[in-house]
Amino acid sequence: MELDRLDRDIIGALVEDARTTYAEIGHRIGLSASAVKRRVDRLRETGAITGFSARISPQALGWTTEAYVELFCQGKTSPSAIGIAVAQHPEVVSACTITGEADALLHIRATDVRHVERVIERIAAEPFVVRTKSSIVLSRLVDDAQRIGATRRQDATDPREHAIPAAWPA
Amino acid sequence: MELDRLDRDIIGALVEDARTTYAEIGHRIGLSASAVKRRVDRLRETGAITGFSARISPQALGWTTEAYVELFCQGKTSPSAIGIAVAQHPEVVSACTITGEADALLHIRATDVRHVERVIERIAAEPFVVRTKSSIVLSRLVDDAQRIGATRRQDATDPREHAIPAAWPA
DNA sequence: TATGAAAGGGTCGACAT
DNA sequence: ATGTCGACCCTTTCATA
Repeated sequence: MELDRLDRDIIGALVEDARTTYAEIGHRIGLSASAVKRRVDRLRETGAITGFSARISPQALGWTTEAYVELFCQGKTSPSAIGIAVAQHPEVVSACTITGEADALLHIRATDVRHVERVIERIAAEPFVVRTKSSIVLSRLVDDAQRIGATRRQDATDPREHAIPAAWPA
Repeated sequence: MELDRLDRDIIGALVEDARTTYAEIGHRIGLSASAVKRRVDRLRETGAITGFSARISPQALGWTTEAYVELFCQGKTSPSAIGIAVAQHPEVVSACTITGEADALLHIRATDVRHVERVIERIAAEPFVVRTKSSIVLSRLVDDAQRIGATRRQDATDPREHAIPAAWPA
């Protein structure tokens, strides 16, 4: 699919504040509210926008501890098997298979270090897990959710280096 | 601060869909729209809710490649110095200092592998960086943004193991 | 702190360009 | 694909219990 400048501006506005009215966005970019709504509907249908969500502060809700856990699995463990297993645990907020020595990398959020320990124990108990290697997060420097606004490199000339680039051939 | 069941239900509803109307939320939990709005305003003031954002699909926008990069820094490099440096790069969506051999772990999103390479080169050029160790993501198994709805362990008895727990003494 | 009423504004569909 | 219009619903504020 093809994204023009208007689409990217609309996405940028909604990423910054998902409750911005269509009228307000339209006013900024020179479109009517209806036209903006139509584009947003299309962006949702095509999957560019997957939904709208409140940004919450895990710390304010008691989730003060995070860790990254490398998973070393048995030879013939499939990625989907790992995914199904780790997705059982709500503390696992992110997981992927990676290149390198480890097979997978998990990002865990928990209420305290003991909670982290319990979750790692549970995951290590999965039959396909050979061993784990954990790193506790000491201090967060950059947070996905807080990156709102840092959407564009000032000095980028290559359109691929924009945070919300036009669609690019895969 | 103290969160009661109503607050947690409101947060849950807004995390699932940030554009849910106050009237709709109130209908679900047995409160008037006005009462819900007051609670949301309070949750924003206290920092539990930091804002509302559109969930976007990086892939649909051309960001098809991600990597994790471990940073090994010179002896006396402060966390904030690392943070300031890596935050310059919009491709760095997440960064933190961690326990273990490496000093920091970065999560990078880019449009392709060559783009990842360029970003790592730029970061490695920072004076305090001694060396880097990168892992390219092969397949994503669990995504923060997609975890919406997996907010609660079915079998959890400990209130700390709920995704949106009541406030817990630090 | 919750509710209810009134005013203002947004959304969303239909129709025309 | 965009703009205009109109009905309906929501938000917001204020007064009240």
